[in-house]
Amino acid sequence: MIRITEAESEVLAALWRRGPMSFAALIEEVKVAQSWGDATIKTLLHRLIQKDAVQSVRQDGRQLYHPRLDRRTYVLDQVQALADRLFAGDRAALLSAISEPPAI
Amino acid sequence: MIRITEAESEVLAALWRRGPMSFAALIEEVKVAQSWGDATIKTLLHRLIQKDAVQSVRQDGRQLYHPRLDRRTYVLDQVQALADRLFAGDRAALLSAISEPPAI
DNA sequence: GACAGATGTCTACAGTCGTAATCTTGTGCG
DNA sequence: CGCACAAGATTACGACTGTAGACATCTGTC
Repeated sequence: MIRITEAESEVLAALWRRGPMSFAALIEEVKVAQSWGDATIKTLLHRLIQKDAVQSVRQDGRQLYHPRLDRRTYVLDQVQALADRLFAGDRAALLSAISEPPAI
Repeated sequence: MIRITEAESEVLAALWRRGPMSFAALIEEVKVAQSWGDATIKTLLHRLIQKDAVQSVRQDGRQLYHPRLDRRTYVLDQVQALADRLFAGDRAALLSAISEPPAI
Protein backbone atom coordinates (compact mmCIF):
# COMPACT_ATOMS: atom_id res chain seq x y z
CA MET A 1 0.00 0.00 0.00
CA ILE A 2 1.36 3.36 -1.04
CA ARG A 3 1.79 5.65 1.90
CA ILE A 4 0.77 9.23 1.07
CA THR A 5 1.46 11.96 3.57
CA GLU A 6 -0.96 14.76 4.19
CA ALA A 7 1.04 17.38 2.33
CA GLU A 8 1.45 15.03 -0.59
CA SER A 9 -2.26 14.42 -0.66
CA GLU A 10 -2.84 18.11 -1.28
CA VAL A 11 -0.87 17.83 -4.48
CA LEU A 12 -2.76 14.73 -5.48
CA ALA A 13 -5.99 16.52 -4.66
CA ALA A 14 -5.10 19.26 -7.09
CA LEU A 15 -4.50 16.67 -9.80
CA TRP A 16 -7.78 14.99 -9.00
CA ARG A 17 -9.62 18.27 -9.22
CA ARG A 18 -8.28 19.31 -12.61
CA GLY A 19 -6.83 16.18 -14.15
CA PRO A 20 -3.38 15.90 -15.74
CA MET A 21 -1.54 19.20 -15.68
CA SER A 22 1.72 20.91 -16.41
CA PHE A 23 3.89 21.87 -13.49
CA ALA A 24 2.97 25.53 -13.84
CA ALA A 25 -0.73 24.72 -13.74
CA LEU A 26 -0.23 22.38 -10.82
CA ILE A 27 1.48 25.07 -8.82
CA GLU A 28 -1.41 27.37 -9.41
CA GLU A 29 -3.97 24.75 -8.53
CA VAL A 30 -2.20 23.70 -5.34
CA LYS A 31 -1.88 27.31 -4.28
CA VAL A 32 -5.66 27.61 -4.27
CA ALA A 33 -5.58 25.64 -1.05
CA GLN A 34 -2.03 25.94 0.29
CA SER A 35 0.36 28.82 0.50
CA TRP A 36 3.46 26.85 -0.29
CA GLY A 37 6.48 27.92 -2.26
CA ASP A 38 7.01 26.49 -5.70
CA ALA A 39 10.00 24.55 -4.46
CA THR A 40 7.88 22.82 -1.87
CA ILE A 41 5.32 21.74 -4.40
CA LYS A 42 8.13 20.50 -6.60
CA THR A 43 9.48 18.39 -3.77
CA LEU A 44 6.09 16.92 -3.00
CA LEU A 45 5.51 16.16 -6.67
CA HIS A 46 8.91 14.52 -6.84
CA ARG A 47 8.13 12.34 -3.85
CA LEU A 48 4.79 11.36 -5.34
CA ILE A 49 6.52 10.33 -8.55
CA GLN A 50 9.00 8.27 -6.57
CA LYS A 51 6.13 6.57 -4.83
CA ASP A 52 4.55 5.94 -8.18
CA ALA A 53 1.44 7.83 -7.20
CA VAL A 54 1.96 10.31 -10.01
CA GLN A 55 3.31 9.72 -13.46
CA SER A 56 5.28 12.27 -15.42
CA VAL A 57 4.37 12.01 -19.09
CA ARG A 58 5.85 13.91 -21.99
CA GLN A 59 3.11 14.72 -24.40
CA ASP A 60 3.82 16.64 -27.61
CA GLY A 61 6.66 18.61 -26.24
CA ARG A 62 5.23 19.37 -22.83
CA GLN A 63 5.46 17.53 -19.56
CA LEU A 64 2.19 16.53 -17.93
CA TYR A 65 1.63 14.99 -14.53
CA HIS A 66 -0.98 12.30 -14.23
CA PRO A 67 -2.34 10.98 -10.95
CA ARG A 68 -1.82 7.23 -10.95
CA LEU A 69 -3.69 6.73 -7.73
CA ASP A 70 -7.43 6.84 -7.93
CA ARG A 71 -9.15 9.22 -5.57
CA ARG A 72 -11.83 6.73 -4.67
CA THR A 73 -9.23 4.10 -3.91
CA TYR A 74 -7.35 6.53 -1.74
CA VAL A 75 -10.46 7.52 0.17
CA LEU A 76 -11.49 3.92 0.68
CA ASP A 77 -8.04 3.05 1.97
CA GLN A 78 -8.10 5.91 4.42
CA VAL A 79 -11.54 5.01 5.65
CA GLN A 80 -10.64 1.35 5.93
CA ALA A 81 -7.54 2.22 7.94
CA LEU A 82 -9.72 4.18 10.32
CA ALA A 83 -12.18 1.31 10.54
CA ASP A 84 -9.34 -1.11 11.21
CA ARG A 85 -8.04 0.94 14.09
CA LEU A 86 -11.35 1.83 15.68
CA PHE A 87 -13.99 -0.62 14.60
CA ALA A 88 -12.08 -3.86 14.26
CA GLY A 89 -12.09 -3.38 10.52
CA ASP A 90 -15.86 -3.10 10.32
CA ARG A 91 -16.35 -0.30 7.85
CA ALA A 92 -20.12 -0.40 8.12
CA ALA A 93 -19.84 0.21 11.85
CA LEU A 94 -17.67 3.22 11.19
CA LEU A 95 -20.09 4.57 8.63
CA SER A 96 -23.03 4.22 10.93
CA ALA A 97 -21.06 5.93 13.69
CA ILE A 98 -20.62 8.82 11.31
CA SER A 99 -24.20 8.91 10.16
CA GLU A 100 -25.91 8.49 13.50
CA PRO A 101 -27.38 11.66 14.87
CA PRO A 102 -24.97 13.08 17.41
CA ALA A 103 -25.78 11.89 20.90
CA ILE A 104 -26.27 15.27 22.57
CA MET B 1 -8.16 20.61 17.60
CA ILE B 2 -6.10 17.98 19.34
CA ARG B 3 -3.68 16.30 17.01
CA ILE B 4 -3.44 12.57 17.66
CA THR B 5 -0.80 10.53 15.86
CA GLU B 6 -1.49 7.10 14.56
CA ALA B 7 0.47 5.30 17.25
CA GLU B 8 -1.27 7.34 19.90
CA SER B 9 -4.62 6.47 18.43
CA GLU B 10 -3.90 2.80 19.04
CA VAL B 11 -3.65 3.52 22.73
CA LEU B 12 -6.82 5.55 22.66
CA ALA B 13 -8.48 2.74 20.75
CA ALA B 14 -7.63 0.35 23.54
CA LEU B 15 -9.22 2.70 26.05
CA TRP B 16 -12.29 3.06 23.87
CA ARG B 17 -12.63 -0.69 23.60
CA ARG B 18 -12.46 -1.42 27.32
CA GLY B 19 -13.08 1.85 29.05
CA PRO B 20 -10.97 3.32 31.88
CA MET B 21 -8.14 0.98 32.81
CA SER B 22 -5.06 0.61 34.90
CA PHE B 23 -1.71 0.84 33.19
CA ALA B 24 -1.19 -2.90 33.42
CA ALA B 25 -4.54 -3.58 31.79
CA LEU B 26 -3.88 -0.97 29.14
CA ILE B 27 -0.61 -2.60 28.20
CA GLU B 28 -2.34 -5.88 27.76
CA GLU B 29 -5.14 -4.39 25.72
CA VAL B 30 -2.81 -2.46 23.43
CA LYS B 31 -0.72 -5.55 22.89
CA VAL B 32 -3.74 -7.28 21.39
CA ALA B 33 -3.16 -5.15 18.32
CA GLN B 34 0.45 -3.94 18.54
CA SER B 35 3.62 -5.64 19.53
CA TRP B 36 5.11 -2.70 21.33
CA GLY B 37 7.26 -2.71 24.41
CA ASP B 38 5.78 -1.49 27.67
CA ALA B 39 8.00 1.56 27.57
CA THR B 40 6.58 2.56 24.22
CA ILE B 41 3.03 2.33 25.44
CA LYS B 42 4.03 4.35 28.46
CA THR B 43 5.45 7.09 26.27
CA LEU B 44 2.36 7.19 24.10
CA LEU B 45 0.13 7.32 27.14
CA HIS B 46 2.24 10.13 28.54
CA ARG B 47 1.92 12.09 25.31
CA LEU B 48 -1.82 11.56 25.28
CA ILE B 49 -2.05 12.88 28.82
CA GLN B 50 -0.01 15.91 27.84
CA LYS B 51 -2.37 16.53 24.96
CA ASP B 52 -5.26 16.19 27.35
CA ALA B 53 -6.72 13.34 25.36
CA VAL B 54 -6.42 11.02 28.31
CA GLN B 55 -6.90 11.77 31.97
CA SER B 56 -5.08 10.01 34.73
CA VAL B 57 -7.36 9.59 37.68
CA ARG B 58 -6.59 8.15 41.07
CA GLN B 59 -9.53 6.17 42.27
CA ASP B 60 -9.53 4.41 45.64
CA GLY B 61 -5.85 3.80 45.69
CA ARG B 62 -5.39 2.83 42.06
CA GLN B 63 -4.56 4.87 39.02
CA LEU B 64 -7.01 4.69 36.13
CA TYR B 65 -6.68 6.20 32.69
CA HIS B 66 -9.79 7.68 31.15
CA PRO B 67 -10.12 8.67 27.52
CA ARG B 68 -11.15 12.32 27.41
CA LEU B 69 -11.62 12.33 23.69
CA ASP B 70 -14.76 10.75 22.39
CA ARG B 71 -14.32 8.09 19.75
CA ARG B 72 -17.17 9.41 17.67
CA THR B 73 -15.73 12.91 17.76
CA TYR B 74 -12.36 11.59 16.74
CA VAL B 75 -13.81 9.65 13.84
CA LEU B 76 -15.87 12.59 12.68
CA ASP B 77 -12.84 14.83 12.77
CA GLN B 78 -10.81 12.40 10.74
CA VAL B 79 -13.55 11.98 8.19
CA GLN B 80 -14.12 15.70 8.01
CA ALA B 81 -10.42 16.29 7.43
CA LEU B 82 -10.54 13.85 4.55
CA ALA B 83 -13.62 15.54 3.14
CA ASP B 84 -11.94 18.92 3.45
CA ARG B 85 -8.94 17.79 1.48
CA LEU B 86 -10.71 15.83 -1.20
CA PHE B 87 -14.29 16.96 -1.43
CA ALA B 88 -14.11 20.64 -0.65
CA GLY B 89 -15.40 19.87 2.82
CA ASP B 90 -18.50 18.15 1.55
CA ARG B 91 -18.79 15.16 3.85
CA ALA B 92 -21.88 13.82 2.13
CA ALA B 93 -19.95 13.68 -1.13
CA LEU B 94 -17.23 11.69 0.57
CA LEU B 95 -19.71 9.31 2.10
CA SER B 96 -21.40 8.67 -1.19
CA ALA B 97 -18.02 8.11 -2.81
CA ILE B 98 -17.47 5.42 -0.22
CA SER B 99 -20.87 3.87 -0.57
CA GLU B 100 -21.14 3.83 -4.33
CA PRO B 101 -20.61 0.46 -5.88
CA PRO B 102 -17.05 0.25 -7.08
CA ALA B 103 -16.72 1.29 -10.71
CA ILE B 104 -15.11 -1.85 -12.06
C1' DG C 1 9.65 4.12 58.61
C1' DA C 2 11.64 1.30 54.66
C1' DC C 3 10.99 -0.91 50.61
C1' DA C 4 8.82 -2.73 46.29
C1' DG C 5 6.25 -1.68 42.82
C1' DA C 6 3.44 1.75 40.31
C1' DT C 7 3.52 6.06 38.15
C1' DG C 8 5.64 10.06 36.21
C1' DT C 9 9.46 12.65 33.89
C1' DC C 10 13.54 13.05 31.10
C1' DT C 11 16.54 11.62 27.61
C1' DA C 12 17.68 9.21 23.21
C1' DC C 13 17.91 8.41 18.62
C1' DA C 14 16.88 7.14 13.91
C1' DG C 15 13.35 7.90 10.47
C1' DT C 16 9.79 10.71 8.28
C1' DC C 17 7.57 15.10 7.10
C1' DG C 18 7.14 19.84 5.88
C1' DT C 19 9.32 23.31 3.85
C1' DA C 20 12.61 24.87 0.75
C1' DA C 21 17.10 26.07 -1.98
C1' DT C 22 20.51 24.69 -5.16
C1' DC C 23 22.68 22.09 -8.65
C1' DT C 24 22.36 19.41 -12.94
C1' DT C 25 20.55 17.98 -17.11
C1' DG C 26 17.47 18.11 -21.00
C1' DT C 27 15.45 20.64 -24.86
C1' DG C 28 12.71 23.76 -27.75
C1' DC C 29 13.51 28.08 -29.88
C1' DG C 30 15.95 31.59 -32.06
C1' DC D 1 24.66 25.70 -32.17
C1' DG D 2 23.86 28.11 -27.91
C1' DC D 3 20.87 29.77 -24.52
C1' DA D 4 16.92 30.35 -21.51
C1' DC D 5 13.96 27.91 -19.23
C1' DA D 6 11.74 23.47 -17.76
C1' DA D 7 12.34 19.32 -15.30
C1' DG D 8 14.78 16.23 -12.36
C1' DA D 9 18.07 15.20 -8.55
C1' DT D 10 20.46 16.31 -4.48
C1' DT D 11 20.93 18.52 -0.20
C1' DA D 12 19.24 21.02 4.08
C1' DC D 13 17.28 21.29 8.28
C1' DG D 14 14.17 21.71 12.12
C1' DA D 15 9.94 19.46 13.97
C1' DC D 16 7.45 15.51 14.83
C1' DT D 17 6.98 10.29 15.32
C1' DG D 18 7.90 5.73 16.66
C1' DT D 19 10.31 3.22 19.60
C1' DA D 20 12.40 2.79 23.87
C1' DG D 21 15.53 3.08 28.23
C1' DA D 22 16.83 5.40 32.58
C1' DC D 23 15.98 7.99 36.46
C1' DA D 24 12.89 10.03 39.99
C1' DT D 25 9.05 10.04 42.93
C1' DC D 26 4.93 8.57 45.05
C1' DT D 27 2.46 5.41 47.99
C1' DG D 28 0.46 1.32 49.96
C1' DT D 29 2.08 -2.50 52.70
C1' DC D 30 4.83 -4.84 56.12
